[in-house]
Amino acid sequence: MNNNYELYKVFYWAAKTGSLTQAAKALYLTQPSVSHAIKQLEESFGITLFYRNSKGVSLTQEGVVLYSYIEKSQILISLAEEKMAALKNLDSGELRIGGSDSLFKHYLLPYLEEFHQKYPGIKLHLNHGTTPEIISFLKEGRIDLGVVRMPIVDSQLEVRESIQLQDCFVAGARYAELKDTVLSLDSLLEHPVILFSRNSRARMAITELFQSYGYTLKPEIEVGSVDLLIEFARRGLGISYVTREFVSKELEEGSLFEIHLDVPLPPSHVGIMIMRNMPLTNAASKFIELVR
Amino acid sequence: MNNNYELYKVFYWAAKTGSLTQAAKALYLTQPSVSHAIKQLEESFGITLFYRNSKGVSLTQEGVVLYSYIEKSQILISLAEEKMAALKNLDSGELRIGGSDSLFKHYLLPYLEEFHQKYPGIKLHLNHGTTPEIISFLKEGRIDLGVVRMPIVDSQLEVRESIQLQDCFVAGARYAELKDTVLSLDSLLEHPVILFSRNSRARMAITELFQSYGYTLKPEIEVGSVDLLIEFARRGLGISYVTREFVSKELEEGSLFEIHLDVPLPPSHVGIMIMRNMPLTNAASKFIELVR
DNA sequence: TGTTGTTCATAGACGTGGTCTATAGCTCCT
DNA sequence: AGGAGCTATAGACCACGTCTATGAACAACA
Repeated sequence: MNNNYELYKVFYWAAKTGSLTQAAKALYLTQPSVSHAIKQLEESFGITLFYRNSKGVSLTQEGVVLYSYIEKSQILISLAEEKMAALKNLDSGELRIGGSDSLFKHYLLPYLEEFHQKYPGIKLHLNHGTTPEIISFLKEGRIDLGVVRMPIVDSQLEVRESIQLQDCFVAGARYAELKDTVLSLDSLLEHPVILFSRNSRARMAITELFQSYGYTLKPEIEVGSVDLLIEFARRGLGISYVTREFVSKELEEGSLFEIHLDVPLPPSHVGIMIMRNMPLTNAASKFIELVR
Repeated sequence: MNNNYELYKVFYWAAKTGSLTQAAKALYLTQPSVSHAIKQLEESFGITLFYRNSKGVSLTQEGVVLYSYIEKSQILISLAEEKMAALKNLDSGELRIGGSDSLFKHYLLPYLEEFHQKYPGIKLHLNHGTTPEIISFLKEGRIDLGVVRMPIVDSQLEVRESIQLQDCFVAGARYAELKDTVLSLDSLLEHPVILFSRNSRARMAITELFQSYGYTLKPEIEVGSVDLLIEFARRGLGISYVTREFVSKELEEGSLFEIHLDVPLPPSHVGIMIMRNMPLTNAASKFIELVR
């Protein structure tokens, strides 16, 4: 017994409709094809499955037994096909993104909103972590894509730059006297500096910059989140090094102002990172398309 | 989406083994065929189902979803195929027979025993009833075959004679004086006669016989079962009209003796009755073969 | 009792598509 | 560098699934 499973589909419809002719219509086949298929199935089992009469067909005892299994099987396949169609047109599924809190909040949020509105059936899973954590999530297959600061050098990954950000120093009213001046690096160091506590890419970049000019950047305060970085600067606890785009609201309303330096600060690039040579889910590729 | 269900079988094995090569072996195909099949499935859904790597394949997120349905479906089909094989070689199934109590007990019992011993997996359903009841059971499909007294005239039925029986009058010790005599019909009527109460074929036949000779056979006692017919005769309540083969034990041990008449009594034929032009279950045809 | 309209079964022809072989490309391991 | 896995691709072939045409059986109905 090594049947073509296609025969079960024919059997299912013949049993369900009680008519080979009807089954043929349902399957877009001709009646002789169905007749032939049923005969094949019967011969393969050595068991008669249907009584044939002039009004159609009806299941024999054994046919009923077979049907009890095949019906469930066919229904599962139908459900599977419906599910796949739903996944295909993004009525269903999930999208798992890795990134830092601040990037989610200040960069991805509008895209996530738009995506969720457009495809409400897709469940969003946001995993935050540091860049190395995100990379390992990706390699373990726990997320579909990661959003991190560039550069990333990893031959297993494919990274596309998505937006360029500019980090800068900002301060609040307490340092108003610095507002319209241009500071040198060493004069900046006369004031307390607030940096992100974790070894972020941005912190490494600015530390290196100071070093390349022969200075050492030692923060007065280290904080664990971008929000605190902003809040501390507003309250006048020091000068924070933040991403300009993430404080645009505060800059506009004047609760923070940017401190201009006499040297250019390095730009920072955000990249969308996926596994190289691994197929993306439809949801993931749609999301990336949206962000670009 | 109008897939060949055969593709799901390939998908199932590829997912299960995590290798197209292994799946190919399991399905007695070549690896390129499996590769091609999976590709077809993926294209039909517009969804990538597997990650390919140098050690084999693994399911994508969507592939896992599909597998959760298809696995169950395939297992059901396997169970169905096993079940059909069991039905085929009579390891499983049921045999539904209609007939009278007395035929079951005195005629079919040894065959039923033998059949049950040979095929212990087949459930036996014995439905007793009168001949018309048995016929309607058969037409309703509630039994596979009926065992009844002939003749049966019904174009929908096919009846095969299986054994010839002889009805006769028997009496117990009380009527010992009749033992070695030959009675005429009218002298028999001088004694109380015990008949089967229901309008059985045997009763009709003997009544007609008396009528054809100008006598009227009126039973002194009517009883509802063949066992009672025998028991009443043994206790000397009268002369019972029974099937000789059903009282062979009593005749041998001498608790009953046959009354010889000067006219021949009509023989009675037992037939096995099935629906004409309806396929039999394997169990039913095996049983009929056994009885013949 | 023939007629008509169903049903399923059978025969034979056709052509698609599933399967094969051969080969390439890739990764990992020795 | 070579070998041993794995999957992908290309191209050829032929089996088999599907078709059309027809037959046979049966039911309903005039």
